[in-house]
Amino acid sequence: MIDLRKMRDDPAYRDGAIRKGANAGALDDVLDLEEQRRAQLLAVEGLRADANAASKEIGRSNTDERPAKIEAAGVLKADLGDAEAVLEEVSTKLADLVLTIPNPADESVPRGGEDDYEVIVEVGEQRSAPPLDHAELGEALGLVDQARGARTSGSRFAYIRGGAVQLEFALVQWALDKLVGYGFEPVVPPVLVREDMMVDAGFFPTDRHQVYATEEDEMFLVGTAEIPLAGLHRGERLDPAALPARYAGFSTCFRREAGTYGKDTRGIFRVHQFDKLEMFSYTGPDVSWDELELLLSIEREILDELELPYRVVAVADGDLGAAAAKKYDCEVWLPSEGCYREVTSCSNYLDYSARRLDCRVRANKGSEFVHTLNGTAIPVARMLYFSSSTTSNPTAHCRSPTYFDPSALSTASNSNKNLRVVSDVVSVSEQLEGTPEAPLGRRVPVSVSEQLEGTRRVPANSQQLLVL
RNA sequence: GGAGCAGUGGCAGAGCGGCUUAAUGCGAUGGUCUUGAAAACCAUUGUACCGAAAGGUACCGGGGGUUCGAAUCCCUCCUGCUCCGCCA
Repeated sequence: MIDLRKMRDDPAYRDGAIRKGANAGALDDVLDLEEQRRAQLLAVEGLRADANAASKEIGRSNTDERPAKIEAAGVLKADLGDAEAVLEEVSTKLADLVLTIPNPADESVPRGGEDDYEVIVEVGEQRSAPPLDHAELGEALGLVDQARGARTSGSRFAYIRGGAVQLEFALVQWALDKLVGYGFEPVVPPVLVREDMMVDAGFFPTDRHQVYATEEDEMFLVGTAEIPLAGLHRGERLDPAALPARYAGFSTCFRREAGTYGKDTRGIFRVHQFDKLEMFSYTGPDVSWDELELLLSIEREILDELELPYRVVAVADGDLGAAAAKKYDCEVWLPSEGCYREVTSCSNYLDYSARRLDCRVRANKGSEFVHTLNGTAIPVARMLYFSSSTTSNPTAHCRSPTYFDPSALSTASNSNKNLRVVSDVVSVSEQLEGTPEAPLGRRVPVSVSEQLEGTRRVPANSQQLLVL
């Protein structure tokens, strides 16, 4: 929700809203309605003061004086009722209109549409397409079972299986440890929320069509942990010493993906259900821009350590969501498509969301709205997708980051069978890269490469070693 | 799923439809006293909105209603607790 006072007084704020697509007429209507509302509020409160005084007077008077006074008070009450009705009408009109006004873009945000992003930095090598893409490999090796997923739940659902699951948990655990080191509190939030939570988090009514609803209970499945994390301090007044409050929320995310028919249908790039580790920060109003840079630096650190080639772009004003004043996208180079695709992003909402959530921080005099920010740490499905798609080695279709050092994992828990499987996943790719001491990884038997032969081109030397 | 009870300020806890701008206690803040502290005593003690200010309005879980007047009565929703049933 925008700041009406600022909208009236600060031309840059107003320009920012127009850059986000608000039309000038609507802004004028808002200011006009707000003017009307204030005038009417003054009238109503005056009448109410009179009515209160009259009632109090009745309480003080003798029984025989009362009937006349009660009648007089009844007249005041009628006037008050009329004035209140007008106020109510103006207020709802204003409230409805205000909710449609997006958060103004920050002045540093590039102008333009989807393609007018500004590239901030580019890291790593843009490799050429691998012989097999992620979907084929995942399916052939039994890591991603789309066919059975579809049979169970329909398109865009998959069973994630075997080593991919263990890689998921390893990724999440690794990233979670990192976030804890940055002062984030781990949270597993509710993923089924009430309608008012959806509204207050800013997802309803605009994105209602993207959300799964339950039939019996009027509950909604969240598309991101951002929603319940925004609810964590809803209606609260926070102690300044508690800020910044940082949360690392791990949750399953559900998205209807309405309007994306035929888009990204291969593999698990775009699915109805995936797990995600999400960062969410509440900060004081003066430090939120620093916090945005912190979130970005953490996202970059994750991509760096996963050794994924990526770039960071500042999203243009025309492509920002309604709530973001500024947003960075991190996009990983996807060899099979020959382009960058979004993997994580982070946004500063300033006080836009906090205003609707009524989340404030105590200040010297009274209180002020906090700022909220969010950023993706690990979108599991896409991380698996990219990790299995970025190798240059024709035989190593899928690689795991060197971070997941197999020896470290196996010493950490030698007896843990699950971890050992993950370490197998890693060690093969290391061996292919010529790491001399690396233990031998799991060899995928020839029968698998024969299966692959039927589906698509197979590298000449695939007989030697197909790797996960 | 069935039956019952409850929700009041930072916390605890009173509150008959009208001298409730919510008693009292604890806590917190300031002061007196003291070399310093404790104790005692005195005073202060919320938030939001409108307004230049004076002042006004709203807030006793949320929403609606009855009434000249609601923390108090009615409806509804939410939350918590107790008992019964069912399931792990």
